[in-house]
Amino acid sequence: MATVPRMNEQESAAWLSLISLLELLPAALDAQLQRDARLTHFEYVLLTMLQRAPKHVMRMKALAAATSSTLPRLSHVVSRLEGRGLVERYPCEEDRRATNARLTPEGRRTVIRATPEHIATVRRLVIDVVSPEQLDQIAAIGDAILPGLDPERRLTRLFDGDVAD
Amino acid sequence: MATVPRMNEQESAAWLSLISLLELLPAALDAQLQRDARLTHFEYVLLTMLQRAPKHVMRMKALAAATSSTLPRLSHVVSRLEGRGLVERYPCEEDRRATNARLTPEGRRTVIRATPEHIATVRRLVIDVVSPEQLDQIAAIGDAILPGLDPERRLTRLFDGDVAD
DNA sequence: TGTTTATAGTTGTTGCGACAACTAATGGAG
DNA sequence: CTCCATTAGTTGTCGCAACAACTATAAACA
Repeated sequence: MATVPRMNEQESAAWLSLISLLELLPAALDAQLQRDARLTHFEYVLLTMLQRAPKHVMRMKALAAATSSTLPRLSHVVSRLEGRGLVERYPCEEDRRATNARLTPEGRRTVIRATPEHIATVRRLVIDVVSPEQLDQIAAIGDAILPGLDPERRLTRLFDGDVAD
Repeated sequence: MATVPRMNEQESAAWLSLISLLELLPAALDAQLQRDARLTHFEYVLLTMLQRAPKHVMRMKALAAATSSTLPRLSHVVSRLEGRGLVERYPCEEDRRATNARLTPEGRRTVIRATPEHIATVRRLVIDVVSPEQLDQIAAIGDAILPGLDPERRLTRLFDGDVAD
């Protein structure tokens, strides 16, 4: 490996900001959702994806892609949500290897009830404290970094309509 | 609670970028450090803080602040690192409630050996894929968001010289 | 000085995520 | 048609983080 130059002031400042955000923001989001809806942030995103999908159904595979997670992780999380009656699983007709995950009415109520307070938190912690220009900058920075983190391009096709059933 | 307006396109795009980064970047950093040095990102940051401190010693309290963590978490992590011979603990003389954590020579070797590959990864994943202007933007965005996440201002005084012993 | 309150740290329990191993069904290649 | 590789998903184990409960020392106060 060739020698890697140390970071300069500008780079260090940016990197420190970024890892601090990485450490603190997820904790803040999880804390609010846990308190108000007994959900992790990941569970909230998962339920939201199902809520937006046609008929509130997605294949596990598509749901894993949409939430940028692995199938093992998703399977465990869905098992827990199923135990709480928020999601139900049933085998997919067209491909009998596949499983569909569907939001139950109770699950819909949960996500609908949790959303306002969550959005308020996101606004309070992030959106309201940065300028509109900075919002665009965040999106652009994400567009620059994410492709390199996401070799299989899972997140990037979130809304390209790969739905199940 | 007053009604919270839904997010517009601009806000959603920024928010999606941000939570995607929050999900994927830590995993990528942990994976590299785990593979090359059997360290979590948190452990690497911790060792680096000790490495930079005078005499490679800090009080647990100061180390918790510097790594933006809680004392319980830190205590567990230091216990593990101590078991691997990378850190040692000893009671603080001036305040017998306190404990000092000191980097061992082996710990110093570990962090020194891990750093080049880690910096290379940070460059490859983040620094090299954004523009210099975007680096400044990241720092500015962090400055805007972090104070609201960090009520006790732990991170912000990382280098204000609150060292131990 | 004796009592209370605050500070510093450790430990135990619980829950989630990562990884590996496994089952089951599909799609090709011969 | 059969065999094999691939795909979809589940399950078990292990490691780490969060939270609560606890100990011990120091500081505040009366």
